[in-house]
Amino acid sequence: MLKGPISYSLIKKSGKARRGVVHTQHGDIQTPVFMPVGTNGAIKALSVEQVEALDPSIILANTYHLYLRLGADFLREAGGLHKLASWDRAYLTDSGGFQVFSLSKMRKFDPDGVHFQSHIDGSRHFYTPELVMDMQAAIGSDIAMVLDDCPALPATHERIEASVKRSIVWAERCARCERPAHQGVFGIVQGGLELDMRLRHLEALVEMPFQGLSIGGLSVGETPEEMHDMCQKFVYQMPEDFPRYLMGVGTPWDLVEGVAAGIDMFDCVMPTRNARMGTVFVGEGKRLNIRNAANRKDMRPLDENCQCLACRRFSRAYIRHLYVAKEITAVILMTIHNLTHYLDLMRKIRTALENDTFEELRAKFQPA
RNA sequence: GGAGAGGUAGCGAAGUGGUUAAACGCGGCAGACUGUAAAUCUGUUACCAACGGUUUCGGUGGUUCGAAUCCACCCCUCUCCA
Repeated sequence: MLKGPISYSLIKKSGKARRGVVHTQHGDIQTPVFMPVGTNGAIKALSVEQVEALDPSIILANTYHLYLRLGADFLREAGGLHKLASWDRAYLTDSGGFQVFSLSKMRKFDPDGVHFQSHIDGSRHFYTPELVMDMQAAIGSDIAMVLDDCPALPATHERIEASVKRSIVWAERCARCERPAHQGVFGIVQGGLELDMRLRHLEALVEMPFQGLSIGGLSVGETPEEMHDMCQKFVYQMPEDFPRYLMGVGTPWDLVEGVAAGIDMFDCVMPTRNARMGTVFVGEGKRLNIRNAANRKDMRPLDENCQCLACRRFSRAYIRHLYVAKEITAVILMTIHNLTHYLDLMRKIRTALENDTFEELRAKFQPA
């Protein structure tokens, strides 16, 4: 591990939970943090002004999607994604390792990388660690992710072991690649639900010059309890001086449990996707399907305690009407609400960590 | 008044003797969604004390072992001609 363009300051520990700051050239990130997902270089349904109003310190973009649609050459010509998308805060780019997993019907591993077919036009591509790092250099993200092999769970020990071995080799190659001066790289720990595999993977990664580490290969088929348990047993063993990122997670409950285990960073499509599918988050880890007939004449806001644009001005009845009528405005309002809900939750978590009230907050999220 | 077409579940629309409680679409009701192939997908939608039963395809009567489907009469709708 190596201090670099991305650094971490620990402010306070509370049990395994950590309150800290990740420093980037596009601003500081107060942690624990939730990072909204903007796969194609935009948070789905929102304009950049609307995203800025939500005030996230960092958002995601996806190397795989930008590679297929724009390519490294154009992104370099355009001056990087910050400029192209007019976003002046931090970006984290996922490497596309997860797409190799989620598009698994079209993939084939090779000692050197992975072959797969584009989900857009079926064209064939060969992903190598070097190509992925070059793409992320062209994007100019603040945090780049290594290429990893993410198996779906449940998986056999052999599959998990293969993924760990392959991911170690690929991580080494990613670490050797040149990258922009402002960019840091995070390694990714695989190992499924096998603690010894995770520790073995971690042992290899801490020898490499990364600025942070992430837990990959979770929320891919196991139960939430299994995931929380893995985090409890594993995360505290990660280096203290670097940010810890739990990839692709999760529900509000998952976030609280992740923080309790010592996670600093999260990302998930859940608030944005669920908004588009008609589900909003309310209260402590509850969901509300706006389509339900019960909302037909409900003049209350989505969440009485929320101060987002949707909750300040509109009723469930109105938003339900817009959603059922397939008005894009409903999706916009619900996306704003859900992201506000997630960002507020993280703010509450950070405050609770500062005030030593985190366990009380956490208790509200235990499943009934 | 004459000629033609048609009346099928909330709506639209298949089906022209048995495997049809009735395709399909919409609408309705509910569910799923975790490093975004997703403003998507799944289930359900006659009635009931419901793994069984009861009544359905404009109405009434008939043919048949058996009808939404064939026959007769009646009611209603639409188009064209007077």
